[in-house]
Amino acid sequence: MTTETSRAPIASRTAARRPIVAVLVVIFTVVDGALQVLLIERSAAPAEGRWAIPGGAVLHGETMDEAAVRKLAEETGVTDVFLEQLYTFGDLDPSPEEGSVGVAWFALVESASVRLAQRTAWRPEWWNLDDLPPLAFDNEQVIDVARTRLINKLQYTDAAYSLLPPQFTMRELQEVYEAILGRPLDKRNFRRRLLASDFIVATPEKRTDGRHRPARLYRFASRS
Amino acid sequence: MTTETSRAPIASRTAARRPIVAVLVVIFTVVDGALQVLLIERSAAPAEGRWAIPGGAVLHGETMDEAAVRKLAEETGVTDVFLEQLYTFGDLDPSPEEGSVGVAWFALVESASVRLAQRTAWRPEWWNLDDLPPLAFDNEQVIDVARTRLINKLQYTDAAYSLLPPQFTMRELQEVYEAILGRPLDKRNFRRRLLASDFIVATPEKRTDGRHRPARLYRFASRS
DNA sequence: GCAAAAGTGTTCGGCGTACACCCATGC
DNA sequence: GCATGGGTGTACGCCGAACACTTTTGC
Repeated sequence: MTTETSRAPIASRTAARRPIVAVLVVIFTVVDGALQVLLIERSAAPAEGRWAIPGGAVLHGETMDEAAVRKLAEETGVTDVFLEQLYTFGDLDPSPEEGSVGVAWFALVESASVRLAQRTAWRPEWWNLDDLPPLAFDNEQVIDVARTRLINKLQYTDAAYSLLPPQFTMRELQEVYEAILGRPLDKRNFRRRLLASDFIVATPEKRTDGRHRPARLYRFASRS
Repeated sequence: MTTETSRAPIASRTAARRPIVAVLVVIFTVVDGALQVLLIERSAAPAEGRWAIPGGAVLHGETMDEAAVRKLAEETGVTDVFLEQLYTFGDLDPSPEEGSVGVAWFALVESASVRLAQRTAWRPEWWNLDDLPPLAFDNEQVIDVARTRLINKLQYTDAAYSLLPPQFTMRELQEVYEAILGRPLDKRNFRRRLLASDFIVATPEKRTDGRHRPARLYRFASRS
């Protein structure tokens, strides 16, 4: 950053921390009406056997955004989804003498498009948000911030596009919203509000699946 | 962060960047109905002679929050004000070979309580937001993010408490809001909305200042 | 009494919420 | 024809926005 450092710009430099900078990616999906998060089982100390948010160091020649995109791709195989910076944690560190900074991001993925990395060590797995295993470090805190942000984002953005396939029914969309908000929504009000928002548009297509009236398919306007 | 790093946790560690982590503090105040930001004139390369957001390295034994509080106190003498993390920039760096990460914070201060650091080199000065000097690095971007966040915060929090003295008139409060939002507000609607919000409460006191009706003084409820 | 800022109420439109019935299809 | 989920309309309360006159003081 090389900005000034009050009285003694050079002197204070000697005391500057040179921590590892890591990115953490909180990856959410919605499956069967349940909000889930991707966690990795730690196969080595510290916190061996506990589960943690996927993350890793920012590499040389890489921006933080690129590191986040790479991490997401490594774990899920997906790119080009909702991914945005969340918060930077300075105190998640298991080894305080060295210092570390975790720049957390959060991502939304459609579960059908995900191919989880097939590892036995550092194994990734989806976990239901209201039934999490013991987490490493302060990862509960990070997930909590991410969840709050997600709920807010849903109110005024079309972030949900990233949780659904290109075409979907109103019911599927509503289930995603309900899973995230954690409460049931009124079908008529939901439909009216979403259509008025201009986030989604109707397609000419319908989908028949069962012995009942076929459902209109919609798509997100931003994904034309 | 010592989380896993995909296949080769140890190997990738060798390529990890060890950047300097700096905090930047975007310090806002409102003076005479104008939103201002505190900038520092750079007295050395890089970007000598340009103005920059106050900032500096996070020191050993210091959390990021503490570094932000310290920076704010060094420049303004104030503590115990609105201060919150904004965004982390990975690409503000003047020296890419070394790498640096800037964790930006933003603060709101009451101008009367500020005692600017008296330096001739790295001199701090208030600048009107719509009349900024040439800035170092990408500091315009940072200020822009901070301003947007401030506008949003104002809608649903009592953040303005930090821009006003303990007691103030409705007009003073409204001027702060107008300076930040950049547009005039209706006096009656403003009064009604703020009182309904429960952010502020009336005190028994009034202030007479001029040949007109004295104004009721209010205070923020959170600052009891 | 007059200049100057403080203080006060009502109307209207939009939006979120509550709520119940008909429609299209498969079997 | 009946079971199943898809699809639709109305009424109400709240909130933000627009808008003009009276009150209290100093001089």
